[in-house]
Amino acid sequence: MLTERQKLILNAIVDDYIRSAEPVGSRSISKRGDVGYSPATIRNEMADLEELGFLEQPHTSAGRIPSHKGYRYYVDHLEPIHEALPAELRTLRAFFAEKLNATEQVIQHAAMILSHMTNYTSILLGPEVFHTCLRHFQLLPLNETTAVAIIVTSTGQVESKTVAIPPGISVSEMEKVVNLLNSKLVNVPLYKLKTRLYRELGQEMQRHLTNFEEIMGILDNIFVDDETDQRVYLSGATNMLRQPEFKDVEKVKDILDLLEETPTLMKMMAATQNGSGIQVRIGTENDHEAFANCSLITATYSLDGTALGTIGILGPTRMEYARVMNLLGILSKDLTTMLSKHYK
Amino acid sequence: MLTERQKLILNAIVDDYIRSAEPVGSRSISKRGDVGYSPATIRNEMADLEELGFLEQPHTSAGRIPSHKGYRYYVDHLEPIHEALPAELRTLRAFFAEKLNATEQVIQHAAMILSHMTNYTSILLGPEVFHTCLRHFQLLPLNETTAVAIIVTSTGQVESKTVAIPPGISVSEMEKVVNLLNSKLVNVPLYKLKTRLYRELGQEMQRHLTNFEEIMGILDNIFVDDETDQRVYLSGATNMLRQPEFKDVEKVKDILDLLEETPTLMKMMAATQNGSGIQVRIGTENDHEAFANCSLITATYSLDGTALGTIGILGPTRMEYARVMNLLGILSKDLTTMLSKHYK
DNA sequence: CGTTAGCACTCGACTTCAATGAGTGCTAAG
DNA sequence: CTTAGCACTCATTGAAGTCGAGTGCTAACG
Repeated sequence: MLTERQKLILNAIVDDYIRSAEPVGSRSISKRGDVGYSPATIRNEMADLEELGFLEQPHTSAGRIPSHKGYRYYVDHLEPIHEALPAELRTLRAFFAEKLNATEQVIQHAAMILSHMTNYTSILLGPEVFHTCLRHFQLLPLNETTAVAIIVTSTGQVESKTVAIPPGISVSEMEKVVNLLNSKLVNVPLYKLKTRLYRELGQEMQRHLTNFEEIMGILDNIFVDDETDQRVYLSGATNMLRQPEFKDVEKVKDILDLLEETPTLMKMMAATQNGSGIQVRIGTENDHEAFANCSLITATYSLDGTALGTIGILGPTRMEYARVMNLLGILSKDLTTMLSKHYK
Repeated sequence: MLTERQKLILNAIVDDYIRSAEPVGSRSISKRGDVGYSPATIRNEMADLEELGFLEQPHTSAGRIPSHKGYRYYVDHLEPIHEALPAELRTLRAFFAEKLNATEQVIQHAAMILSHMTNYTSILLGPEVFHTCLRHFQLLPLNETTAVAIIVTSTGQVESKTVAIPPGISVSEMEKVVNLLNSKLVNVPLYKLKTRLYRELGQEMQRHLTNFEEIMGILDNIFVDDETDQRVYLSGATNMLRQPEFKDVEKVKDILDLLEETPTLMKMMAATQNGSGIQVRIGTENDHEAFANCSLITATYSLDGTALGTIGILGPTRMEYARVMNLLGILSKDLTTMLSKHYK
């Protein structure tokens, strides 16, 4: 579709623009070592590329900037880098060398590292509860009327919830329930817990328990699949302010607002989990008005072949695609291997 | 120190400035109903107030704005509002009517409500672990080499940590330890756990256990008082961008950067816990350069008389002090009563 | 003597205008 | 097909000028 020369020039323009954040002119392209043509020739090609929709002109006598289509082409034809820059690789690996505690902390830490390394905003969607199983269930009384329910998952995540205990339910009865659940529901995926509870345990429980209805009410409350089971970690949101395209407060406000809205963010990140590998969404490809001038690059990490979560980097459309994609690739692979090592 | 008329005028100026964010002139004060003097008279008083350090002039021919000293005077002489605006009160109370789950969620939710109602940034310092006790301790094996340690506190908070189990430690041995800890350490304040562990349990454990050293290493790891035990919840950080004084990105960047730095934030909030009641720190009274143009209003909430955490609202020095202080007062009281009701 | 009207003065904000220069499109020569 | 040359466009910059809000001072008023 594009001639070799056009590809070369388009590439040079995107590269330059990513670095400078300013419209790039024919002269500056010509001066770069890698394009050996005169400004005039380049101007002609630029005019063609604009007509084809790969470039845009902010105003008549300015240089060109890549359009969304231009970025898309650039990204799709990026030759993958296989060796990471040693320095970057070292930073990234050093992070894994640290003693790791809970999965949650590792992920939170990863988000921070990423945002620091890239100077963009990093978004991490935590371990996906839908693919994890119940490992252990417990109910600890706090006082006469309340108790803490604790759910430990196969990935080592711990979810807890305070519940009210209706009067008239004895401790021994509660123990019976807990034992029953632990013997029957361990290794059941979390999202199936509720159905299994009703279908398979309902009858048995009804036989053994006097306060069946009340207890089911409590359990129902505990196993409600609230969205907070998936967590979103955000880091470096203010890096957005460092980008010259957002020097005007008005332009960032909407973006930062959206970033504070956890549910939206989760939906956005979850949407990327269908595909595999590294995905790039440029400008309006993100279905949010506020992100029209942003690009989101995501990668998924997994455990035993099932997707666990998503790592994402949000930056201006003028993003260092090559570098970020490379970084994300490494990190997601490392996370995957690390998690699988950790959980046998 | 100040005459009645000076107080009246100072009050009017601060009020006006809070509303408009623009230097206020003598004419506009004169036109308000409550100050029945001509612009000239007010000008004279303003000149005096400036000499006394309560007002400032951005430049010769502009109106006056309050200085830090001016704000301080205004805040200190604010007559407390006792009845909240019905609408605000309703919003606030509606939040408590919702079914509450874990303490953590309530607090997080409170932060959100506050930032929405005020259009400022709210900062909440979560339940202070130093004043809470151990209620239950548990260790759940995940696989051969790792286990999850779970600490339930007297306030119903659940802290969990994944730890590595050195080979050669038997399950029965671990059970022995857990039982010992639960019988001896329940109701010990968290911050004393480690000392008690060494001083009082050391000998006994050494007698009963074969792998004493390894097990102490694990426990040491679990009871490490990492700062994350206290959590900071932030909401509406981007509200800062809504303030006209921060229309220039450069001015907000430092503030938002600081807000992302959890440890600093914790230190700042923790520092307010010495005093009681509602505290106001104006401009440079916060010990951070970045907050020179901000004010922080804080209140503490408690359980059984001991401070549990702190609620704070961060805004520009030109803040709606009266309203925010009132709101914080109500919320901290409500949180206190709610928590004490919840945990008997 | 406190209060107020009047007036000259100050100074930032905004407007206008011309100069500048980066970059383009087109044409014609190599 | 490539490139040099040139006229043209247009955002940006800075200087000059205007406008107006607000002040400080002085003098008059009750």
